[in-house]
Amino acid sequence: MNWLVASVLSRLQMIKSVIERVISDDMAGIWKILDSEEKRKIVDAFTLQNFRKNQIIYAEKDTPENLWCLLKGKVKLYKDGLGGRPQILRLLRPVQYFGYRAYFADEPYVSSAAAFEPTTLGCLPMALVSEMITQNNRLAWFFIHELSRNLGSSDTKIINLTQKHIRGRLAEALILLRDNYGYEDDNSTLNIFMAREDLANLSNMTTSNAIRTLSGFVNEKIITVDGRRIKILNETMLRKISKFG
Amino acid sequence: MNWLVASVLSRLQMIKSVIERVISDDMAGIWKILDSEEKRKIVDAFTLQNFRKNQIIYAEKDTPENLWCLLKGKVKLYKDGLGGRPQILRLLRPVQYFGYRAYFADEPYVSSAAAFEPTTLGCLPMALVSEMITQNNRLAWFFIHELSRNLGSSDTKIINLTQKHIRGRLAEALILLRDNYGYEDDNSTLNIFMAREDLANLSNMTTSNAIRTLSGFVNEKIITVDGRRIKILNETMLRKISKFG
DNA sequence: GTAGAATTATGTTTTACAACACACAAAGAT
DNA sequence: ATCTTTGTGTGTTGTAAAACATAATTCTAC
Repeated sequence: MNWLVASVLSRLQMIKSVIERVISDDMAGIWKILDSEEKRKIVDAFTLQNFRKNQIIYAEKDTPENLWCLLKGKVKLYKDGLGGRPQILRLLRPVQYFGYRAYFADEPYVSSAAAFEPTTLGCLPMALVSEMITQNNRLAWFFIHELSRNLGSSDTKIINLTQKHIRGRLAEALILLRDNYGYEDDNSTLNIFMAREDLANLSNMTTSNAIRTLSGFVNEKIITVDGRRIKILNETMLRKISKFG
Repeated sequence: MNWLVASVLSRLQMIKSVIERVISDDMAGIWKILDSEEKRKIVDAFTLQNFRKNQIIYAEKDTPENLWCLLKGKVKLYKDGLGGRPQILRLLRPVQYFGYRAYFADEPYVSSAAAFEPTTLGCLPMALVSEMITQNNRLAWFFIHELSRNLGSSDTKIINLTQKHIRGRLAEALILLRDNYGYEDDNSTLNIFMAREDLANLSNMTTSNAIRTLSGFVNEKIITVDGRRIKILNETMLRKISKFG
């Protein structure tokens, strides 16, 4: 058996196991109400796709066609502003679904999605998802719930980004990373490594100011920094800064 | 028949006609799939409430319990920021529904709602709405659609408010008012009269700057202003300013 | 009708942040 | 190894918009 066959077989094995995990074990809990006929339909249509670091998954103005399911890696949703200043709107972790909003709104994407690191995605045609929603009320509720939570975050983010000062915005971003990805085993190192530029695009500031403000936090012993590795020493203080300013 | 009886009767008549119009004629089209038994349930639970100018309908951190339906008047959804600087998030016109997001997200309100002018609202317990959603797929789709559109607007607003300069933000606000409420019969006067302060809270700027920038537009013959009456002379230019700046 | 408050208007000062410029280190390519 | 590119760190300058101050005008209440 040559290496190609082996690789294909191992890949098929991987696909099979992943799909089984996603559809059957169903970590987000949205498929469990489907009967086995429906489940077969989904497993048939479900495809796996890998993305390289920084590869674009979809772009603003594209027509939405698929529901994406983040299985491994990290994904950012962002929107390009004037003069090419992108704003990161949302960061995703496994297992989260995305790409469906624009389809439901019946409009082109208003934001773009890109892989943050090597990433594996599941992909399901929205037409099929629509069909399933119409058949299964629990699925409808899943999306109502998700959309509602995202809308709340988005409204809150508006205040954070427009009214807080630089330190408050950066603190807010660090807290978001902490809440979204958590700590490593040492219970203090953020489980995501971002460029200063991404940190800036998350907090609505220039890269220089992200660097400067981060250094400020280091001087105040609120965090330590080792390259892109950020350790949070004083989470309470960080939340205080985020809250008041 | 004395005036009190007459007033009560006329009010009952008004209530009956409004409810009939809302539930049966169903301007937003969300109740039409209900059978008559279901419709009766809704008409029974549906109550009318009047609000004075500036009266608060619900406030941030309240527990959401009702679906509100704006029948007459105007309503603003806003969020108080630091130092009491409110940001207007959304403006509503008849017939639009609101107040449901937080209930669906299973969290307290993150924004407040207040009447902009004397306003009549319909009110329906969310528990009942939930029940109806579970029974009627079209109703589920209605909310999925609404939430999706609102989330898109909210994400877009983030860029507008954070990246555009003052003139661009104010122009954007005027365009929003135009698209939301339209013109009067003269085809140029905005069909909403806002205080400069509200205009400022819509565009993320201080009241002084709203006044100043508005004067600027007047000097440039883009608009005319007569108290709170705003006439748009050059909508094309306004859209251009909104887009690039 | 007058007092008082709220809203609108405009000028002046202050400041937070972007823009720019440059130095240096790390990572990839040749 | 050397060159190039990409990311990081820091000082300097410029400016958009907030903050503050103070009239003038328009609403509201009694």
